[in-house]
Amino acid sequence: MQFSKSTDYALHALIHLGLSESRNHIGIKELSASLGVSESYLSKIMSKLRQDGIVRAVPGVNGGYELARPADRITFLDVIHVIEGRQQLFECSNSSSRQHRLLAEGRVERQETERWGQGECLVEKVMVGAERHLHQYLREHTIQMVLDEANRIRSAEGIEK
Amino acid sequence: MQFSKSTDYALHALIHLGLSESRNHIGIKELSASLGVSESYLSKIMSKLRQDGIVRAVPGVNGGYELARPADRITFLDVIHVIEGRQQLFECSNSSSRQHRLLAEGRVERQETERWGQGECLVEKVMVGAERHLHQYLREHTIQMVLDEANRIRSAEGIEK
DNA sequence: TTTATTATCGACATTAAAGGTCCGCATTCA
DNA sequence: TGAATGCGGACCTTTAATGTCGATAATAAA
Ligand code: SF4
Ligand code: SF4
Repeated sequence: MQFSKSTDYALHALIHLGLSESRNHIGIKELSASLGVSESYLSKIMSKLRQDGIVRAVPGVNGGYELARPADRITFLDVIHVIEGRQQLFECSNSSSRQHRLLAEGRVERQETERWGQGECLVEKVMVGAERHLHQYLREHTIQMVLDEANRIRSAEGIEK
Repeated sequence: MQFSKSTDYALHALIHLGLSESRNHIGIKELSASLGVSESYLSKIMSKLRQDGIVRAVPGVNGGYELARPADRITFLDVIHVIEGRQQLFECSNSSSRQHRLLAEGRVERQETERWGQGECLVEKVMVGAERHLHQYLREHTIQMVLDEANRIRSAEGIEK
């Protein structure tokens, strides 16, 4: 139960783009050098981000990537959804077991088939709740927040010197 | 980013034990039949649960498993920690990258090495927060809650007939 | 004490997913 | 046009989850 490295890479790539807003396009070369990841692999991740409308890409000389929308409208949840997919935190794998019948059979016979059949069982109810909490938190945190923090540190550095 | 099947099995095994509190010991045979999982595999999971003090096991004739403490003191988080391990939701994999130096170098030079070096960076700060929320929720939900719900359904069934 | 029963543990096999590489193709723009 | 750049499919490697087998140890009942 851990986020993949790809998510790590994606977040850092977006942060890099965010910190380089002045220059218009950042090539995969610069990104991969900055993150320490191979160009081939990182480009796959960037492609996903592009397909989901998080970044824009332009090929050709002086091409590269840029954020497709302001950093304060790119949430951590957005990024995670793109990379990790939208699979549920918990997915029952034995809904045909003897035990399931014990726990769930009752309702099925009483017109609650729809709500129950859709995956609202005793265990999943807890897990879906957990997922909702997690997603809520991740939705409230954007790339911009990291950029602000980074800039704050940067300028503090500048003054000090 | 999903809980493993083992977690699923563990939760259901515990629920089965909880619903069978009257009888003292439940063998791996009954459990595996109820869940539809092989005895070999399930027994490994049960061993983990035993090592972490969630269940007790006694070998020999009429042996088997039982909950090591009341079901209302076994939280979902307990179970998940046993099965999934205690690895963080997010673990930075490129803390030696050029970008990291950009984002984090400043602080290291100002006696904040300890807090920072321990893994409190801009990105992780968000992720650790997310993890805390998730864990908080899972800590508040116990096996007993599922048992109660199941018993409520059961008795409603009984009255109906 | 003997014996049948049961959990335990290590070794191994299988499968699925993540991580990573390569190369030909399409697109842009100087 | 042609050099630079991103795109995407095929493929390989590594890692983790899942699953099986068999030998061993512990227990309680007879
Ligand atoms: S009760 Fe829920 S989690 Fe358990 S077997 Fe049924 S559907 Fe799956
Ligand atoms: S800023 Fe944090 S997440 Fe990013 S490279 Fe440094 S330690 Fe890792």
